[in-house]
Amino acid sequence: MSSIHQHKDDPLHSLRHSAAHVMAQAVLEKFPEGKIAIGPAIERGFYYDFDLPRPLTPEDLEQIEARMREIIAEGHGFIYQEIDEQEARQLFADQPYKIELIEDILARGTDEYGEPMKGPPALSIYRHGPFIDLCRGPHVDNTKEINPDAVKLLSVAGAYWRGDERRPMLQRIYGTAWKTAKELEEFLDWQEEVAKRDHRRLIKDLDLISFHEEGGAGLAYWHPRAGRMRVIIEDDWRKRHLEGGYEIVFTPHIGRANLWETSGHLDFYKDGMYAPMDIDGQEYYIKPMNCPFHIMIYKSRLCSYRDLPLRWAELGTVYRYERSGTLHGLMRVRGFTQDDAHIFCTPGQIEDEILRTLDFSLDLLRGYGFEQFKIELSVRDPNTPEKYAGADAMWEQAEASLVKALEARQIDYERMEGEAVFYGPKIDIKIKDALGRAWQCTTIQFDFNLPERFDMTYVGEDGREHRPYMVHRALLGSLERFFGVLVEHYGGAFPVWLSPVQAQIIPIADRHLEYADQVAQRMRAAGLRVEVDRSGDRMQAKIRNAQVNKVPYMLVVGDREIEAGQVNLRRRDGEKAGALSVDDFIALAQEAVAERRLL
RNA sequence: GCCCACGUAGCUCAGUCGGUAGAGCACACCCUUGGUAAGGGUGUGGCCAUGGGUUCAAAUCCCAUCGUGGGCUCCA
Repeated sequence: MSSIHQHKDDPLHSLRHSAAHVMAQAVLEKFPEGKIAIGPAIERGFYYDFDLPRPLTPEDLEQIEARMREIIAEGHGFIYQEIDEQEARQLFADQPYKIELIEDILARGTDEYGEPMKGPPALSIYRHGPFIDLCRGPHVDNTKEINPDAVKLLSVAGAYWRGDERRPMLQRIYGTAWKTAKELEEFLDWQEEVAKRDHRRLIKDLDLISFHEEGGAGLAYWHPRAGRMRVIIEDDWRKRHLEGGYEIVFTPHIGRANLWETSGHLDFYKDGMYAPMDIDGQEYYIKPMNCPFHIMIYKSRLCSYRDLPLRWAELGTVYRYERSGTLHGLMRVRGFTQDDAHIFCTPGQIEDEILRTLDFSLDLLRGYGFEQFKIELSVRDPNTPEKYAGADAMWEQAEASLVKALEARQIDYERMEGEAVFYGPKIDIKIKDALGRAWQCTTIQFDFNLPERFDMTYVGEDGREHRPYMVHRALLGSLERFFGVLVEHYGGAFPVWLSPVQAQIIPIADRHLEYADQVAQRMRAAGLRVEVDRSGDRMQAKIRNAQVNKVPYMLVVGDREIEAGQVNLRRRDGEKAGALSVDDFIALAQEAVAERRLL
């Protein structure tokens, strides 16, 4: 996970951090008995956590924001001062959270956000006007440098002290600050655009996917239109996997407890699994992962090195318990289908397989119009090698193969020290959408744990048994989440090849219906997804409806078109291409599909 | 799970101090037969999330549950 804390050298950082201090001052004036916790600058703003006698209301925020503008106008300088422990304890005697931070800084050399500090522990404060905060800075020189027209408080949320659910729940005020009012305006516009593209809104408006209170939280229902899209995505996925040297497998949704005992899931992942069901006196669990099943297939016969590599893929539907507060539309659900695969290979094949998987994944994702990626290489924490399964040599080889693949393709990546899971290093690929937001999709991870636990072997050239390498990978991640990302990326206006309805035929009057049906039939025979608007609406309303549904092509047919055997094309982007023959339209649409164009 | 907020017709929402409900869209029917983003009329539709409680009286107040949202946390 990338740090939400903004880089300290960003010029906006000190501005926002200073705004957080000003906000804290305003809050403490309103609630003199309030306790302050921490208040950093974040990616697009800042926040500060408080322990207050009562919940904050939107009106409180308005008042606090107004007071902030006054404080800014008062023009206080930010004054830095290093202090010793005794002074610190005295200054913050009635601020227990600050005292805890002071103790941590001195004891562990971590800063106020729990991150290790460079150099010897040192305590410093920043003071502006009457407000003093334990703080390393940096800050602007004077509150006047904060533009009062470019600051806005956004929301209040609960947040545990130090992110620990056993600690007190604090109130966090989020705000944003920019250099100019124009930048603030742009940020607010951006937020509005984000809201407009919210997949939770669009899957409802476009009749794609629903959730049901009666059916249970976090469980998605795919409607026919989304079903069409999913079939296209799955067919494309299968085709590419078969071309890419994968075999497709299918495995059960439930498995006996001993399977999950062997895999270690019941030891390490039980909280994520649903309660077992009793079948003939045996406990069965619904699967949270597909791996043990693929391993069962592997173990169903003796495997020779000549058989390797094996690449087995499955659109495997899994169910995981996610805490209620974490559910979020399609992005975080309790039941989802992974485009999962496991690669079993010899140590000598690892490099090839990793490179191949990386290429395969990027190619697949590019097919959906994603061009920008954020790639993370997660490796072990070198300080705690005992926390990891698998021999050092394997970790080193695995990591080398991942690095080599990334470098072979000259891909920029971020090395995440200590972010590897205990069973192996991994590469994660996040795709960047049209609004620049990164979404986790692909994960390619080594697994040094399961081959051991299941005692997987293959017979080598030497006639002896060897342990295969196992790589677990999901490229789209979960179909549910990927679908949600697609909806947000395109704002519901999908490229033609994905659009549930590619062309809407709009008869001007009822007497044109027969021709509309004929035309639709020809188009369907050519493989296009076409609907005829048979409502009693006027043409204008029919166009509007198609437009609102983001149908790529609208084909108006009336007397003139019937006469000429044509359709009159209007595109979703408002371009009126005019009349053309049915065959010409079919060719045009087929080309857009083949090239995966937007229109 | 936790803090805060919210849940009224299929959808988006209104509903004052407690006196058992409204609009627009959608849908149905009728009129309109049209030329590139909403033609007109009539009508159907609500156990006010669910279950308790307070009250003469609850959409409205209280409690619990379910669901949703903003976050925290988690996501081997």
